[in-house]
Amino acid sequence: MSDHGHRTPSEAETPATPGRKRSEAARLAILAATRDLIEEHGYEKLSIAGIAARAGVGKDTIYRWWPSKSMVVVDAVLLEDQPFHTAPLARTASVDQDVRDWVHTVTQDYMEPAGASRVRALTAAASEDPATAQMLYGRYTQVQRIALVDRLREAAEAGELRPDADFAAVADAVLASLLYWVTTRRTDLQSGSADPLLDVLLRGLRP
Amino acid sequence: MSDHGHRTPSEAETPATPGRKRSEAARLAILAATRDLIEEHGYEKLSIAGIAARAGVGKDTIYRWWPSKSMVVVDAVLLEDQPFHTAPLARTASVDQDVRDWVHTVTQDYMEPAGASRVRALTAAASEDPATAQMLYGRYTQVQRIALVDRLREAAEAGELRPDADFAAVADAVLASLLYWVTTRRTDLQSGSADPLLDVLLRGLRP
Amino acid sequence: MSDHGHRTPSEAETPATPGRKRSEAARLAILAATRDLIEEHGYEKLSIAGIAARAGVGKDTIYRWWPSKSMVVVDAVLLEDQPFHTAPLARTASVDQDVRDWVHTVTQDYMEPAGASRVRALTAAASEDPATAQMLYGRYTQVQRIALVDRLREAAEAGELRPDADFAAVADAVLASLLYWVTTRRTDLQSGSADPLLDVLLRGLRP
Amino acid sequence: MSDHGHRTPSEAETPATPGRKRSEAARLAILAATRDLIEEHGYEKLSIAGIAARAGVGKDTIYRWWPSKSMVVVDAVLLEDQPFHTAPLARTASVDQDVRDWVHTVTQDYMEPAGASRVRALTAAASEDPATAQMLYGRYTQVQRIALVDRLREAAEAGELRPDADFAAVADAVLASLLYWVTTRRTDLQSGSADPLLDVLLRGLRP
DNA sequence: GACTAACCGAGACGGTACGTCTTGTCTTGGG
DNA sequence: CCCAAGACAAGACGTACCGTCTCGGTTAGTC
Repeated sequence: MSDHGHRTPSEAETPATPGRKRSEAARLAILAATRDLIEEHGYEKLSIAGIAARAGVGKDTIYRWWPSKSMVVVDAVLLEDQPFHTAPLARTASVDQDVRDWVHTVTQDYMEPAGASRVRALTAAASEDPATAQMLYGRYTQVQRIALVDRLREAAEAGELRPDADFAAVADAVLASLLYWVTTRRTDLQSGSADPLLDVLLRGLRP
Repeated sequence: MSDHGHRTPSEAETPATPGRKRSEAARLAILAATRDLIEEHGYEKLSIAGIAARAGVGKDTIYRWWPSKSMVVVDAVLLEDQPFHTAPLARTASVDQDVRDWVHTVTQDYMEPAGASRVRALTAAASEDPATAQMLYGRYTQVQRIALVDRLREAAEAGELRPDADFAAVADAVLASLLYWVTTRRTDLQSGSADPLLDVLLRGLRP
Repeated sequence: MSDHGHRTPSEAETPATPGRKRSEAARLAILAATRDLIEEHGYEKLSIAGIAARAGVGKDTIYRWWPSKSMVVVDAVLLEDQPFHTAPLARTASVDQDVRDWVHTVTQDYMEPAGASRVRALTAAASEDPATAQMLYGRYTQVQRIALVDRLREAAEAGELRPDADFAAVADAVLASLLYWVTTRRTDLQSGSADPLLDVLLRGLRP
Repeated sequence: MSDHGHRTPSEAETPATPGRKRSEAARLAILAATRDLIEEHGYEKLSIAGIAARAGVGKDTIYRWWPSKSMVVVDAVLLEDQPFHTAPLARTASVDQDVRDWVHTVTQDYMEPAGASRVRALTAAASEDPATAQMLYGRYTQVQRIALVDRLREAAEAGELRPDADFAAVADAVLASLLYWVTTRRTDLQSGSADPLLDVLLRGLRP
């Protein structure tokens, strides 16, 4: 929805700012160029100079609004329309089915080449500096984690699952497994790849 | 035990190789310098030129034997005496206890600063190119995975666990969770951090 | 007077050139550093990296504006205030005396250590690639050659010299002899060293 | 006839030299490879490593017998069967004709591509270090100079030329002009190119 | 309607690291 | 002792980016 920038926008209290406004066209061109270059050549060959050239933009316009290449990548990937599935889980009668359905959807995101290269780009960006990692996990992974934990906790309250289990650890295990499979380039990833793990976890969560 | 090099020596059949032999001293100096620099400044600031200078070695001597910086890092970390715990699990009466003990040991590896920075270096190296990832997961993660899977499978054969569970998926979930916690710099990692997850998994594996 | 660069600026018609202007300070620092290093260590030990370090300049700034080390040297030497004597010959009554005086001056340029090392640097640079040689002989040797030929031709028109002689060949013989003596490091060069040759040549030119 | 080497061979008095004798095959292969590479790629792209590879010889075998690349080049060029014309001048009745004929022959050496590239290689080698220059001019240029000077002096003794002229300066002027034309890559060099200069010089030498 | 500040494109700047090449030395094993 | 092979330390090569810094030129407000 909103990118962050390192110039604190301070939202609604700017008293009087003369001067030209930030160019929305430039911002969008930069993010689009970044996405294109990631898909074409991968994160490792990405350079600020390359993004600027592709976007038809000066390098300073990037440096003015983002503190590092990895932050540009975070914005570029996460500000896409539907980069990854972050919706809450369904609430049908069966927690088992809701969890499986949701994990299938997330897995499918990671299966298609574009999704996989996006995940790998984010992983590489996060491994470059802690600040990016913080930003990334706060804005994406954490959202998924909470979606999953919330549904499990609801089920526990409804008596479907043991109430004393550590749902956060379970959610981490599921999401970490998917990330692990994608980053190690396991090629046989399918929408049901996490099912055997879910079998064990859900059985272990039963009262 | 043995590093790989990209010049395949074709093992035992080279009849007569003229020329000066590879300098063991140089090889060790390079690996030691790499380890030192990773601990001092992190993987991101590592450079071939820096390694060469620190090791008192020409750059060509590195390029002659390793195809990329990431491969040097893999060798440097994994050829240490005891970089990480890769021993098989104990075989006491209780599979639960054996698994917990082993995971505690691995977790402790990742807890100390040196271990954490090694893991992060390996992760960053692996995310740079697929070949390194292949090498890394073949020589390290795979070893741990097999150690864990073997113990679980034995327990299943002994009737302690359900025989139809996917032990590989379970092992991946444990190891991936640890990696995830380390790379996201979760600071509160403790030797028992994986216990809540193990509770659920082991309960789910019971017959 | 003006250095050349390999980016043809197309002189006076560039309508609008965006971007930061070329730094005159950097240009001068590079040329000064080049001159200093030639005098200190000779042309053979000259390196682009060394010039850049001495001038406090990035290597790219050199590569951006000059195509090769030898071209830098040509500019560095020839853009000095008074690198060598290139003025026209005097026009007194006696062509003999005018030629002798002028040759004495040129010889003196080559006698002092700085002049000799400059000549040797130019010679070495010219022997490295044809383009540099072309540039060098067009901008320096040719100027001297014309100065000498012009005076001889005037004398011929005044009836002092045979009109059918090849003055260019005579000028070449004088200048080539001087270059030859300098580059072969004949140590006994004196301002009158060319006089015996001039005796023969001028006598041969008389009507 | 004999190359020089930097290990003084001390000729006939070696009391008892154990060990393998110097390989004549290696020496010839090195010189031939050097000549080939000069003709193919020019002096500037010549490297010791390249010569060794082409000659099927170890680099040390070159370093053991020659102190520098330029010395190898001097030997390689000058030890050819007929690299350049160094014979004495003819002694017919006319010194004019003898000089012209001899200069024509020398000029023709320099006209053919192989000869020109040899001259340029020698010039470049000589400009690299004084020792090579010394060696080169002692073994080649000096020979030609003396040949020319001797014929002129004989003519002076026979009363054909002024006895008080500086024949050495005249010889230098002729040879230096030729070198100058070749190294500046004057393309229109012909066997009679020096004739206009000789006209003036010989007229100036007449009693 | 001019001022004026901030933004924009372009691109030069001082640097750092890259991966390759060459130099001259050293080591190995065979002749 | 010589030789072919080739590893070694050193360091220059020319390229690619980094993040910073001018340049004009272009928008917006505010006087």
